[in-house]
Amino acid sequence: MSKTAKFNREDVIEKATNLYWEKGYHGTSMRNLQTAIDLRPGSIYATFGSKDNLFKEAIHHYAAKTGHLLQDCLDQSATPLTGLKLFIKKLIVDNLDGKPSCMCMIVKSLSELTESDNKELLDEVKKILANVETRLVGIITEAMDAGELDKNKDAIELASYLQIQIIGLRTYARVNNNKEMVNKFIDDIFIGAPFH
Amino acid sequence: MSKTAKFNREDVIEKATNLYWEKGYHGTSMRNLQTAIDLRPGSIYATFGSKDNLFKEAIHHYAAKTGHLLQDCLDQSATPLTGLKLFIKKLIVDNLDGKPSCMCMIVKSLSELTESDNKELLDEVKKILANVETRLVGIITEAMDAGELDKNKDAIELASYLQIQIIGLRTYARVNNNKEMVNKFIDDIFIGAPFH
DNA sequence: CAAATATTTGAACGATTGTTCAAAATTAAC
DNA sequence: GTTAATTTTGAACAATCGTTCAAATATTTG
Repeated sequence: MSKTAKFNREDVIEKATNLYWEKGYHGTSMRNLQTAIDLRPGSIYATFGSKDNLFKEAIHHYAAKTGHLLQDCLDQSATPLTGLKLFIKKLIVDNLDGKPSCMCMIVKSLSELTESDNKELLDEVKKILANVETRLVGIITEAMDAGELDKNKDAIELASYLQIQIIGLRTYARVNNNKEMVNKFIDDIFIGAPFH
Repeated sequence: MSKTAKFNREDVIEKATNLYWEKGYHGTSMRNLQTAIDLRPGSIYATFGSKDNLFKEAIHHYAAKTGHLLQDCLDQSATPLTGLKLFIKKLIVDNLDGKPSCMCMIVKSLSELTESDNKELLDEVKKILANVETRLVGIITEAMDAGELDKNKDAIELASYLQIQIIGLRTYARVNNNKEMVNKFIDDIFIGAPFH
């Protein structure tokens, strides 16, 4: 009765995500995207509607992928905290080379989007970061219940602390791309002031 | 014999810096700058040459200003480490509201510029960050010589650690703008793992 | 005031931006 | 193989991009 789309939606989003991740929202033009995902404007706009909406799908794809990595690390670890540490090492060390950026795509977006010019996308980014925090609080609470962590600690404060460390490390790695150094600082995170 | 320029060069750079700081390099158009600094394109190009060069002057202006804040904090403090801590508090807490961004302009630039599209500006940004690290190493070494810090510590590692904390905190503050929390984390920095 | 030397102005340039849409091509069902 | 439905194509749109430059304006000096 009709024609079916030739391209794979997931593949397209993955490629778009990688380009946005590398160049950022403003640094990526629709023509950059067209060549990267090998689709003509008509197909892109019929499928995704606008540059903004494609970006929105991209950051959610990125967030979901990172969420799955976290879950995998937790599943294959004996305790919540060891799973968390494994996640951070995989997240940072494995992203030092070969990826669109060693920096977090959500943080890059938080950095370049403004309240005045990109309110909708910025709110989306903040929502994602809030979800990350909620997820971290959950894991930390599990660690407390499992006796892995002092129950008198403030779970929200520890989650904030973890986010600050991950953001700082991944950003600093862009200028000092050193596996050894990164690994050392990750080990230090769980010995640091808020944790002990 | 001739006409002298009506505008003040420093004022113009200050205004351009604030706009670039808020919107980023790609997010700021020359027309945005024209209205912000109230100059016509001819005057801007006669004075600064290009958008890229104006941005270069802006990040150097920002870096110099921040460097002066650091020096002021050191001058009015009894020891290197207390001066450093005062600097970090002023840098972060005083920038939470009313400024173009609570984030570091150099970090924002590091985040949005790419090797492929903005190599020259990116190199300039990296140079500035290298200078910051050198400055921090110097202060840390002074603290060691003054007996304020264990001489067996690695000054470079501590400088990296400080940069990671400052970057992480200022970035996280964009999503959780909380003076109390920020102050608490700054106090923790100097009790943290690498320092003790 | 006149002459010389700047600066200031803003219209305009070609290139690129995000986006649209009619025509061409393709597929599935009968 | 024809029909009906959908996708793919790419030329083209108005808007905006960074930038140029000749004309108008202003200031300083003699």
